[in-house]
Amino acid sequence: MARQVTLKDIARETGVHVSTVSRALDSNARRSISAEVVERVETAAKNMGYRPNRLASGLRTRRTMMVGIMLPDITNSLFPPMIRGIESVLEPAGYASILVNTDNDDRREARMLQMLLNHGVDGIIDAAPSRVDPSIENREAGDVPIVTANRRVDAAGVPAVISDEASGIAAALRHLYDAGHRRIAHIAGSDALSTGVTRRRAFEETARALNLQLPEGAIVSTLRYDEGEGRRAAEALIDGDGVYTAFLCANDRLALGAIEALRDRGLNCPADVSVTGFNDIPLLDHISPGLTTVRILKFEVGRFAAELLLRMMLEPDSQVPSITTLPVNLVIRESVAAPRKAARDAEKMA
Amino acid sequence: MARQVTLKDIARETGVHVSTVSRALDSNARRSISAEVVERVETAAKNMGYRPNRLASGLRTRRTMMVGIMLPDITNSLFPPMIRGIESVLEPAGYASILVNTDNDDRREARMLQMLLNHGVDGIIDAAPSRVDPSIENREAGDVPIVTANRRVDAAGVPAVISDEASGIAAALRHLYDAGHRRIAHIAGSDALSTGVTRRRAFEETARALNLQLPEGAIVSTLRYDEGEGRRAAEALIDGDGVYTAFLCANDRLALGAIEALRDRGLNCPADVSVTGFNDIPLLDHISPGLTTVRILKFEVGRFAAELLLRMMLEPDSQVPSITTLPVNLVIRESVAAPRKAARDAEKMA
DNA sequence: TCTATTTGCGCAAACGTTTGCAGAGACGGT
DNA sequence: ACCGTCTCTGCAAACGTTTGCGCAAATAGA
Repeated sequence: MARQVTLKDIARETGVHVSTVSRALDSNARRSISAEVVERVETAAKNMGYRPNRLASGLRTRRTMMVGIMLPDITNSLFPPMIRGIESVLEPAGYASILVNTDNDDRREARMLQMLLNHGVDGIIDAAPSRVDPSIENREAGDVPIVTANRRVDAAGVPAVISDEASGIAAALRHLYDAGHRRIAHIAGSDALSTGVTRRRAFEETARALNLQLPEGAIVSTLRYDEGEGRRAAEALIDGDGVYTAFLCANDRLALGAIEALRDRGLNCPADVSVTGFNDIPLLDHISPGLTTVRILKFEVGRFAAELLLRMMLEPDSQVPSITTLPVNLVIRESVAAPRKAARDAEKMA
Repeated sequence: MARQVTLKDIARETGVHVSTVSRALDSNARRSISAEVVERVETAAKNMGYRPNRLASGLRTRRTMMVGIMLPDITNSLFPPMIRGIESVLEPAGYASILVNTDNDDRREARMLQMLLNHGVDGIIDAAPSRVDPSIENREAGDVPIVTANRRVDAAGVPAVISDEASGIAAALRHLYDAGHRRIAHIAGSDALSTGVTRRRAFEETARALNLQLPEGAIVSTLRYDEGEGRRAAEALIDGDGVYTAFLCANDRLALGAIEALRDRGLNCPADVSVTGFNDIPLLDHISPGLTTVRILKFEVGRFAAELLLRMMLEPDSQVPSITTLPVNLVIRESVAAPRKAARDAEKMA
């Protein structure tokens, strides 16, 4: 249809100067304008269908009311609820979100970061950082605030909101222990990711506390949090020397892959080997067997990250917590059972 | 860190005019600049860490290299793969995506549309339109191209890329028929959505072609595509007068809800009643029973929609297909079985 | 009534680009 | 040697806002 209607058009229409129109439409500056003019300008704006041009105002004010959200992979159903949490605070505050996938590729992440900055985002929520992430740490973003969500970078200085992964893993491991398992393997996430190492460490420490022995090969690392890697790791475990009665997986998708592998090998979960996951992504209650997992507060992770970012954007000098940790809880379904007697006997022999 | 470095800075550094710098950095205009200057400018730009300010360029050129994506709900796992498809074409072309959820609320959709326009998006992919959608139809977007994905609006003039829902429903229904079912109910989507009515119509027509009788109440409408509504509809069906041996659902989430309802009522799927879905969202192969459903090409829907939009943005006067329909295929899992003998006998009585 | 203050508005610059136009010099053709 | 053409670069305006400053009129204070 017609060209954009601008402040100038309204100015012409109402017979006042464009700067006056601008002020009349700005709830802050409005107080220095007579009520009568404000009224006239507002109705004119409405009638003419005025829509502010955020490009222009952004150019002038250096604020675009846009934030960037970086995800490893939006297809991972862990993230959509987080996004909802983010938007639940950012949208009421007037911000739009531009979304990018990094595919866990550092180079890509760097490129995407550049792109977000080019577009002038006011802040960034990064749910896809590697533990050491030069583009984030080096403050390439200039003074654009960044917070990480769900993961964190090793270096200090980038606020993060994450989950209490250590106690989640501990709870899962204890649950397996309590069910009678003594030979438990860990399918770990990538060492390049904070979630990968903190979960692995938590596994090791809890195992030690429980006096579990961790034979060589009881922990197998994966490169990505996906079903294929989970399957691969599980196969390695099944075919390896050790005999395990349970797989504690660093993530639900790994667990799903592990269960597939078991099935393919003619093994039953949980009868032959118990499996646990992490995150509690949607639909896990419908699958068979229902996956016992650690539920994280996905929505809240997003919400808190956004609130943090909002504060950083609005009051650049305010202090914010460097790490905020959200609670988790174990949700017990059907993928954990007592180990088979044979296995238990083997335990006793050892 | 330091302030943005601008063309002006590079100009000062290299001793040429800012307009020359601009041209030297623009692969089109570059040919009118001497190689030597281009070289100098480029290295200076690199060294100084120049990043183009898209706000400023967008203001001047009226192109922001951003597109808007409107979804009903990103939490619905149907959409992330579509988004991937969209980005697979838009990102290489240099576009960033700003994403909004409409929650299937028309007012919200209108607001979000405004917001996208305020931000100056070059085009919009709307995966959340209602059948009659004033904000879309009225071309409020001015000359910003819009295409709908997965759904369409009734009115002509808005290009859509959708799936061949009619044959998908037909295939599902025939599959049930071939398994021996004769008393089949349909849990339908919202009448306000193109997917809701075209699937319901396809159900009715195929049923007629198969000489199935559709008693009063055999089709129950839902308001939203979610598990809760599916459960509600299934309960109505179970508690109603008719006795059905199969539920053909307009969508996977409805089907999931229906299966829950059956389970709650002590009924088994598929032994007591068979169920089919639509879309084939992820993880459906892991659930129990594996849901027989109609697979749509989610990624491709996104990809084609983006390609269409790209064409419209690049060549505003080019003709584009008003509807492009992608093929579907039935994926058979475990949620359909032959009806119980008792039911079959009841059939014969009738 | 005269000065001091406040109120309401206009002026113009600025944000960082892009681009039509024009001018200067180089160069080739006659 | 002259003219025309081409190549390269600079100039300045424009995109639509916001905002510091200043001016005039209105108001208050004495």
